[in-house]
Amino acid sequence: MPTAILAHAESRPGGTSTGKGASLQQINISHESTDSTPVTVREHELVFAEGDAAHQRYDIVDGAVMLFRVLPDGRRQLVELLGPGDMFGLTCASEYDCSAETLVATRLRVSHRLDCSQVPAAICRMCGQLQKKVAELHEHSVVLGRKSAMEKVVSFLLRLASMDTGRRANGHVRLAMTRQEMADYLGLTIETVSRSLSELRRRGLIVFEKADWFHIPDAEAMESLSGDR
Amino acid sequence: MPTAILAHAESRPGGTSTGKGASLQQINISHESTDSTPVTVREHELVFAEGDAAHQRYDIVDGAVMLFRVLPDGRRQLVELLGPGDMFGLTCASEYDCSAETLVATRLRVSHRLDCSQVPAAICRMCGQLQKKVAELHEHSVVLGRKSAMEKVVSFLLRLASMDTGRRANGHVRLAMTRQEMADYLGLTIETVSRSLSELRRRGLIVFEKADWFHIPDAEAMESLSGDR
DNA sequence: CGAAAAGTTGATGGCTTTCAAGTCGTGTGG
DNA sequence: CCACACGACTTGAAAGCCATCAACTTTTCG
Repeated sequence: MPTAILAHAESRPGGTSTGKGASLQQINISHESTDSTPVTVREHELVFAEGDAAHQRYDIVDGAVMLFRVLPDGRRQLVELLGPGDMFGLTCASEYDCSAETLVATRLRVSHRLDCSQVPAAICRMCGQLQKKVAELHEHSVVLGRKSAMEKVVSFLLRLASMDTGRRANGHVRLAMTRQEMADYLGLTIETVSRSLSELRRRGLIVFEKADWFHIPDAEAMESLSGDR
Repeated sequence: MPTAILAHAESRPGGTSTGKGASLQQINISHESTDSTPVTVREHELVFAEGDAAHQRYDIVDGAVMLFRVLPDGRRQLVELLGPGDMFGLTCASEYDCSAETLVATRLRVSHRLDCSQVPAAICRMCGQLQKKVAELHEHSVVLGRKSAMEKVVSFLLRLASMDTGRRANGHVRLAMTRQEMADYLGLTIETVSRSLSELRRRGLIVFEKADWFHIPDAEAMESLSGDR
């Protein structure tokens, strides 16, 4: 596993993102760690990168931070804007799902992840649910903000398919939504959704049986249309 | 305070939303309440509406639920799609920030909101942060999915202004982001952001001093351009 | 002062929406 | 059983909004 910075530098070469002076900051912060004296981070420095091991949580004392994700072709979507009193890096996953960069000089309090072992299970479960929601909403922000109509529809169908995977052994997926609902989820019109589905059907990338059941013969091909590869 | 159903029926007359057979379900659920026997809700029924008092949390046993928000002119944005094992209605606010409707027949376990009084403060604070994030991401989904470029920019400036309110007595707000960052937040290009700002400046709706400080002379007028009125 | 970055403005094109007919599918009633 | 009606979906044509491409201006900073 490369360090945060290297991982970032390698994986997003063409990114619209930060670019410039790299981001040595993170390592420093990592080892300074868990007391309550704030760390100061200069303007436009990376705090952590998407994919980094999620060892810390951060508390903004003052300043401002943006969280963002970048698609492989460089399209970037900011998913959160944070200020004093806000926390970030709260994830139940082992890696951060997005990158964090300061907008202005910022003081951060760094702490270890909480472990839920002595917390009532109900609370713990709720936190997990909330963290999952946040991650999914980040993902959805990228879809809404930065993907084309076809990419949106493809991403949606792949998500449905992966949700159903495990439940249904064969790859047949129930599309239990009207076109209007799909459109309202993806920020499109009903006609655009319909046209996208028709084209996918024409190209053999999805196959419908019984109107609201479909399957994906070639997941590779679909993924190449999702904007995520 | 009207009941959930009435509130919904009144407040969103032109909505693209559910429309049809109304949503008596909610009241029933409300009073059946907090045991562990699941309640069954038929397809396309409203569980609760945006603005309803947030007394319950819901656990999906099986089925599927969508959470959505509707702008005053009827534009709708689905903000979450949920399935078995997912929870919803988790908010720290007193009212739900979006409506919940079943996609298919669904069994729900209903429970009261947890109170945080006997939970460690650190955990409680984290839950609060996560709930706030979820609410903000819902709001941002509406912006990304359903608003025009001008509405996006106006909504963003109003949000900045309201964040800074309290900190700065005069209405002067720091715009500590580049055009590229604003564009990447709003799902636009740098040129479109620039054009929108120029038009707002031309129309006297925002006034810049010192390049990254501005103020809003007429908040009413701005709000009427945000899509939220 | 000069160069580079950030921002603005104009012209053009394309993707998605809008408007308008269609077709399909399902449930009802003759 | 079939005709009909209604809603959901599909398809086409045209318009509009925003992205793209291309200068140009302003600001920043060495």
